[in-house]
Amino acid sequence: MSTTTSARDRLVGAAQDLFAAQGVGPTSPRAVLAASGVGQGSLYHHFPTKHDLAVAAVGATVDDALTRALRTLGGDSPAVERLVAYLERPRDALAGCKIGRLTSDQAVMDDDGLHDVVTAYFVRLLGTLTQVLRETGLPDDAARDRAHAALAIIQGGYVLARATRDPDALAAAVRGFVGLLTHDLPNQNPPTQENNS
Amino acid sequence: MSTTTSARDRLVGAAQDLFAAQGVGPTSPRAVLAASGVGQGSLYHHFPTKHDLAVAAVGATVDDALTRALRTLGGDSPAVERLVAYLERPRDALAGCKIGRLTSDQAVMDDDGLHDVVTAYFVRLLGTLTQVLRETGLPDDAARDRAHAALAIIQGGYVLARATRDPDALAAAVRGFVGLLTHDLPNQNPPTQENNS
DNA sequence: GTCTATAAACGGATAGAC
DNA sequence: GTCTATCCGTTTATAGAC
Repeated sequence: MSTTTSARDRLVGAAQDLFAAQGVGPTSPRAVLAASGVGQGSLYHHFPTKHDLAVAAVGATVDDALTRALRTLGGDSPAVERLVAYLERPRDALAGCKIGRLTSDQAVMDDDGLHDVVTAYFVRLLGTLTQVLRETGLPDDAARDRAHAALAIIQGGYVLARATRDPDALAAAVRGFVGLLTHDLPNQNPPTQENNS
Repeated sequence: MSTTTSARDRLVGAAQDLFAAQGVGPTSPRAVLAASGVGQGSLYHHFPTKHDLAVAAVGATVDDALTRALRTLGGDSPAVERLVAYLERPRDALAGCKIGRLTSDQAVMDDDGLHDVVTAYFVRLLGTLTQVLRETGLPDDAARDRAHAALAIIQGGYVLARATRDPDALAAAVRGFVGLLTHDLPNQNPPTQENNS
């Protein structure tokens, strides 16, 4: 933890912000330069091509997101509670998922190295969700399908929110899904009182 | 219905194909020209700006998709059957939703006219799904939430399929959701008799 | 390691002949 | 209405001084 941030770190941070706001393809190295405040040559010293910068920035974003998700999905509370906590976590719906959005980013999908980083994020998350759902007593196949459904609710909720410009669209999708989920598994401690994020 | 296709129609068709394959932003007017086979001047005669071409092409794609969706969701069969038929319709998962993908397309989101076309598609679809779910006897709010969940499953399933490069990821999400849905409503055609759209 | 200056290609759009 | 030729800004990347 140095107080002075290296040119490299500032470049990665600026790239993360710009990628989140407008995607990888539409973000030019020049824009990253301007946002980071470093000089032209420094960028190409640390990251010879845009690909190299993108891998570093997307990788950092994936690490952050995965860390937070696994923390929510781990812990001692009942499996269904952890799943619902993950689903109901506060999210900036209108901004979209920083990582899910990259599946429509041609610059990412056309770059195997970048695509692999995105793939790893979702594979890991689906595996963890499947584990959590197996704890509820579901057979393997059903747990896997339901894990896909849960993650699709989040990703699709983001799409609906952005499409309709309605931040509540994601929350509505989650409510609809959690309603089915908890009605399907009515045995926990139903109307829970401790409902923080 | 002329056998010869007008330059305008060929331009719109080529734009629809390219937009579906790589998005609006990354598709240059020059690429549309090349794919359509018409000359430079013809494009700018019919569509003075890229915006004009995009509105025409995205509008045509939305019309097509809406027509097919409403046909599946209409009809005489029980509401739940129509909903499941919509969810399970064959889809090219790895290609992504031609319209949903546009919510990550900066060129679309930054263009109010284009964004409105995308918004209209989802608002219309959500409204229709809500109607169908109301036929199952659900109260208004619950029907609306469940409609959001259903559409999020499709849109999120596309995202998962593209992210993991697994065409079955969309199908898995649908299976997981339909499993919850049909278990929640084991009584197929109980309350309503007058179930038109 | 960091900077300024510049190159080569592509983007969107226009001019004007036919 | 359709065509060819061209303009100008931006993008990605390189060169070479400090």
